Amino acid sequence: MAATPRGAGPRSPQRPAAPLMERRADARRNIASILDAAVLLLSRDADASVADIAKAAGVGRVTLYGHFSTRADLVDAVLTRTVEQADAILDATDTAGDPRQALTRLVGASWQIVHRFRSVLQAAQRELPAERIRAVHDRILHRVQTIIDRGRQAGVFRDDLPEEWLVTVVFSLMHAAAEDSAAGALDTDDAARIIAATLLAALTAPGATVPTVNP
Amino acid sequence: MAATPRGAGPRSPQRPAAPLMERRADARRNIASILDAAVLLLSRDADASVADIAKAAGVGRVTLYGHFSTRADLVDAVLTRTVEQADAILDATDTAGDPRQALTRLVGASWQIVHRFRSVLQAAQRELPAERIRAVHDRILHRVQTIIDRGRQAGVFRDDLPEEWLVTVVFSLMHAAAEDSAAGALDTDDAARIIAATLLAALTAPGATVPTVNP
DNA sequence: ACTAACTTGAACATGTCTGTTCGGGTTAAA
DNA sequence: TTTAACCCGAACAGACATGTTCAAGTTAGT
Repeated sequence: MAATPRGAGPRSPQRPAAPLMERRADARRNIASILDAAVLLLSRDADASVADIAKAAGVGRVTLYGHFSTRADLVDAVLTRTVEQADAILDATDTAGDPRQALTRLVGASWQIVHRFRSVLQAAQRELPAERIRAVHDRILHRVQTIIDRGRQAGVFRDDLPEEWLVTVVFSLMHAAAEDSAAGALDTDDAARIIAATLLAALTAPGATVPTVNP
Repeated sequence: MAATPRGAGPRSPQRPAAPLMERRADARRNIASILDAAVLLLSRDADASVADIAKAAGVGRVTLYGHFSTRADLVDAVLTRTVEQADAILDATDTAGDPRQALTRLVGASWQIVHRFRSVLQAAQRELPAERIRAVHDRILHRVQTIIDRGRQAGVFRDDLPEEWLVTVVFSLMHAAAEDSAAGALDTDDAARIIAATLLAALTAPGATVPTVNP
């Protein structure tokens, strides 16, 4: 796919003073093609080979290695771009107001992404150090954490379990739902509601009454 | 590990002058060694090679292939044995009485196993068809399902979400906890309590009051 | 002693991946 | 036109994994 014509492309940002505009445009297009193809193939098979990815990108394997000097580099770039996209979407999500509703909205916005890129994350988990994955997810983790925090202070979320664990629960259920959905065991369109309903109950303090979900 | 001293001896240690029973006893012992070693290595690295497993078992690679004609065969055997062990433990767990307490007991009994064999399951998931894994887990899945069912009929568990999903939630949280625990983000000894507390809340019907956990 | 069951290391056949090198293109700027 | 930045396919190097074959043990039962 993609398949820019033959030949040339330009390059690096370090062409400052003397020369003029870079002919980098081609390279940029190729990089984009490669990342697109990588997402596509890794989504279907976390073990897709670099050769297959290059072919799918309509690019020579050598060219690919020119941009990503190792397979891990490539996977890292794919993960980073994906997470950034997700983060951008989440930026547009209102997380103010009632923490329970904020969480529900956040789940709604995240679900499509998690569902779609499930397998990419799997590939990353196999190939990249856990610490790196954590780092890439940092902003997103923090977002969830903030909501939970607010909910606890407002007394609507439970305070009797480690906050880290509650964050884990949120991510864990999202990914479990994605797996189930991919396996056909869960209705994709209904998943966000189901996840939110489960999470709200799970995060409610013992002794309190579980809120009903408003679809 | 294990490993009879290398020297020349193909056989195992001493064996009592047996009746006319076959000397398959050796083979059986080797199989056990192989499975033990496989569990050990796969627990540390889901990609451990057959050669490494044979070496760790103190057995020739050829011998291993004599018993498990393919890597998938071996992984399957490991998974099956592990699940059977887990099932045996669960058999000894009382699942009668209040479904909430039954679930709590079941989590308590399962936790150690899940925690310990986390990585083995990961290896299986990579190597075996999902359908096979499902089949192997059938009895265990059914056990959880039964408790949830009882809880719903008794009106203590929620009835507004698919039962399949609730089962997923149970397994998902157990495995998420195992990951966190392995990563040092969750106190292993406290995990069972935390999981149970989370699950009880998650399974409680909207409008009802979340039960407190009794440790 | 003979045999059958069981093991073994070595070596081979195959396959697949990653990463590199090489010689030869294409394009756009200078 | 020359040249720099970029691209290509082909082919190689090295690694490592899975299975198989082989010729040569070892041992317990008969």
